[in-house]
Amino acid sequence: MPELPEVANLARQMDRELRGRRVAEVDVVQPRCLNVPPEEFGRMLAHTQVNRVTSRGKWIFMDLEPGATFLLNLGMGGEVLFHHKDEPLPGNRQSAVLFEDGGAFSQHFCWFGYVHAVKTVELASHTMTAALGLDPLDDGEFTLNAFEKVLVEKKRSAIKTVLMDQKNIAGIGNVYIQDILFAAGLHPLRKTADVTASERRALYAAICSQLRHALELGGLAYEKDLYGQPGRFTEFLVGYREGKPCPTCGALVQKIRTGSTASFICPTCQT
Amino acid sequence: MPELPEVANLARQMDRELRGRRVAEVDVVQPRCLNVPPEEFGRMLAHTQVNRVTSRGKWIFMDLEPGATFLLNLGMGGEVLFHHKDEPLPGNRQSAVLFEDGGAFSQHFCWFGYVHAVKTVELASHTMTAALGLDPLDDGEFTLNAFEKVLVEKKRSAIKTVLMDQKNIAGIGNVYIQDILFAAGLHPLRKTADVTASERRALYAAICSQLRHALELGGLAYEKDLYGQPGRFTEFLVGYREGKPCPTCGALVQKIRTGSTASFICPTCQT
DNA sequence: GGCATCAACACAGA
DNA sequence: CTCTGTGTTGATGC
Repeated sequence: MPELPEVANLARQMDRELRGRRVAEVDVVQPRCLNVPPEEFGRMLAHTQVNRVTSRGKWIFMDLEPGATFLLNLGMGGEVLFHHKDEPLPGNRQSAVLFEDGGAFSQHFCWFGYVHAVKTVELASHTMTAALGLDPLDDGEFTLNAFEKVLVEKKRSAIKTVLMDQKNIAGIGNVYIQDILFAAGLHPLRKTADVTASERRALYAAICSQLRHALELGGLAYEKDLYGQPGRFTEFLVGYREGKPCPTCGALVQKIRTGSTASFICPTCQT
Repeated sequence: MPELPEVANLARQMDRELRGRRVAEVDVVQPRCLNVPPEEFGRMLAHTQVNRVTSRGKWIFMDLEPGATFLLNLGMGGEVLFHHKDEPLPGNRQSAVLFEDGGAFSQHFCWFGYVHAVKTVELASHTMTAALGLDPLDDGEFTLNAFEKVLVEKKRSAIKTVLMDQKNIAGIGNVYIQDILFAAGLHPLRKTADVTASERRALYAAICSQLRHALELGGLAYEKDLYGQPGRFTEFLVGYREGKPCPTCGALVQKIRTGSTASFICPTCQT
């Protein structure tokens, strides 16, 4: 379940590793995760060259010359691995992209992911990525002002729902949301309209710092990067620490159901 | 708040009283309840002749030759009154239809109603009436079979919600629903999927008998018919009898909130 | 309390 | 615990 830090880290590694390489062919093992038939998918990508690799939220964008974009969403428990020339590809892959120089990368997910190809001129009509909300890593876009505007628009919903909706802010999933809400002192079911101005600022700061901190550490320790190496982010404040003491007050962390997702909260610090 | 019995009674009286009369002109006092501009409304109805007047659910249909249909929904607290030649029209009317022979009828509602005119060939595209569900007065249409089919389709909703949705069954409002549910022994919030076969039959019978009985009595005592006469239906079983004894077990009737509507129930007989 | 519209939520499916 | 589509509920306005 990679979220923004893992995905952004992968995209940066892919950008460094793959930029300039030419695609020889694509190897599609499971066509159902594509947006077009496998033949068309192959035609769109074959003999293109990697211009750059970026990310937005949980999506990776590989811009290819001339005029194609490769889009990747790792769904739950997905990974991308780089392979040097002559290294075997993992057998559990859904697909792989092979380069003319012999390098390759494969992608795999346990559950539901997307491997899409679109003409770059039609990127704006790719609904799954076109509707993505603010990018917390983009200082120019994710300002306190823009963030507060989202909160006003969605004031009727619970704050956790708002933050996890990719159309509002792109990249927060059920892992990082836990400590973000804790750091801001907010209960996940707090009505967004009832979040005070100082809480909004604390929340904004928590989103920025939590995600950036995890990105600096290369993401979660139980996720792998492009080279199969685990991240170094290990210490949650309350996330997935049911029954352990709150780092602030010592009360025991509770696991509760919030709508259809689970939340880990400190019952005294988060209201 | 006229529901099916009052509306059906009005339509029958209008059919007897107005059939064959020719419209001289329409008098629109409040244009906002029309579906077209007043001028067009007048043009569509002027010089037409009443063919027949019918009803479906809470809507009255006046079929006019050649090719127009006058549609009336009394909303909440509405009424239709007939006026003989030279009688004054009530000052609180939203509109009136004047006949060439000097007769007229006026309509009035306290809150939101609809006075629409459509070409009869376009009646099927009048969305508010085209989507109406089963007519409980139509034996050929409102069969036990058709009723149970609705309950299966809407099994996820509370039974009261299903019965009051005009798209399922046309004509039941928050007045008659009370005794219908009581007669079937059903709590308004019972999930439709959990209504047993014998309860479904009891409910079907309750709908038919309650509405027909009220219609035979000319509707509710606090509603007026085409001639300003009140109906003779006075005795609710539990409806609007908060704090009074249940006619079956003597327990006190409770008024509860069910979603956004109020319900009157016997706490022991309705489960 | 009538009806339409929209937003929010729940659930199933891929 | 990802993302979409469907259906149901709730708030609002006429």
